[in-house]
Amino acid sequence: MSSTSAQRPGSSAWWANRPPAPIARRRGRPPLDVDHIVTVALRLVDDVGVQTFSLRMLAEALESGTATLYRHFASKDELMVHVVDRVLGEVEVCELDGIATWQEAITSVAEALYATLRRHPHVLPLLVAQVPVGPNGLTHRERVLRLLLGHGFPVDLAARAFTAVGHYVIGFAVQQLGTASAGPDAPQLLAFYRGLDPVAYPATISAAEGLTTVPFEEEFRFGLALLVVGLN
Amino acid sequence: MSSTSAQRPGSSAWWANRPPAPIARRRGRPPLDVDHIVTVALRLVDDVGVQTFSLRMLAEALESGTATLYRHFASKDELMVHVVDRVLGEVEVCELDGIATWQEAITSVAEALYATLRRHPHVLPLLVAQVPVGPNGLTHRERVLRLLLGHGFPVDLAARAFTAVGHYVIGFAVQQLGTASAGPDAPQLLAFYRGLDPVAYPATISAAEGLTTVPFEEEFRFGLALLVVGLN
DNA sequence: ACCTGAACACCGTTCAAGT
DNA sequence: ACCTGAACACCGTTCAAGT
Repeated sequence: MSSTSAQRPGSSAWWANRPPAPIARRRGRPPLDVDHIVTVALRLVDDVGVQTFSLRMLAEALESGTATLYRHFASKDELMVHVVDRVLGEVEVCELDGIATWQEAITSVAEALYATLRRHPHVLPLLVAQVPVGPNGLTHRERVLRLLLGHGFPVDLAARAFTAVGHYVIGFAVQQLGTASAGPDAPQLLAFYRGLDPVAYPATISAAEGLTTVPFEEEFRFGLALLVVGLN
Repeated sequence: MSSTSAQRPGSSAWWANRPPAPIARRRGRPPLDVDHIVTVALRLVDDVGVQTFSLRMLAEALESGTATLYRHFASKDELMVHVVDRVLGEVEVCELDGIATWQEAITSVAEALYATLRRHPHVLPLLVAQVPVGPNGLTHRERVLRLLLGHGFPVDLAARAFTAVGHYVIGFAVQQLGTASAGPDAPQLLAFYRGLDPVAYPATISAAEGLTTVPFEEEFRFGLALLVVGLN
């Protein structure tokens, strides 16, 4: 019915429907399929992080070789697009129609997305560099836009609101949670701020605690509430 | 006076003041120093992107070898921290005291930061994964916090507001601009949305234009205004 | 016809050997 | 004492050779 070719735009990096699943003939071992590869890849990324994850590591976990992976994915980037969409598929979608106001509904969706991202902090660096156009990303986008349009938002305003809130959630999450493994932790950063030259950095020192020790969820909700209130 | 050791916290990845500049003896060639290395590194990252940039490429541009770079930086990550801080040093700081309201002042600072990030889209992926604690990052933070405290914000609220706005600017920029080189461009994405199944994705299709063709600056300002209005 | 070992052209990092 | 060529242990990707 709908133009299928438009769903597979030029670059295979967006969302490529690969050709028919290859005949698996791996003696004794479970057959490789895209779902299983993505499952294991996500688990590895969650465990060791994007930096350490490699196709060799993935191939070993699958008892296969790196060349075999290229029969299912055109590149590592394309595999990562699938991993991101798998994570987006974990967002718990509650029934939006049953929620009184659109403010509550959009807040609920944003917090559900945030909660999922918190469970996969190592995936966040992958999410910021792409517009998620996998099936789950599309579904999420459609649901939120439908909600806003259904409450009388003009299309332009709905699109802008979706972009603002969506970028806020993902951008905030990657900056707040993406540093979890790499950079300094909160106590170290607090000590760093407190040890600064009090003549040059009095404001930073006085605000040091608020900059470092606010619970993640509360810090996130503060800015989200500002956005939602502003949309009124 | 102030505790210098606290300004060089444990991990050298934050902001390491390297030992005295090494004696340069590179026959005929200009001496290597940190400033020059960072200048050339930034130019290369701007030109070819983070993915393509490599220490070998940098060493060649400096007419040196990769091993020599390690006499100035402990790792590639540490070099990148300097590159990020160099970019933050380009933010044009206007006189905040002369601005009527704190709303105008914080909007002005956020837009100055955004304008700088637009000139260095390839640096953005480096910025999201670290809390910027280089000299320029510290100065920026101090200026904004001082502004808010000076207008009577309680320290906790000032810290939360700084985090919300700062994360919004950087998070938005990386998602809006960081895909410039990699992913699909706006016309491609528009065509993709329009080609979706109209039964499954009616809201996305109707909002397709607003999701893809809003000018960057306007899209950014929309969400920023929501945040600032909400802070009232 | 399908799979994959082995190679290719890289990478960040290190250190023994040079000057 | 300072510098760096060359190596080390990787990486993503490819393809000719296997089954």
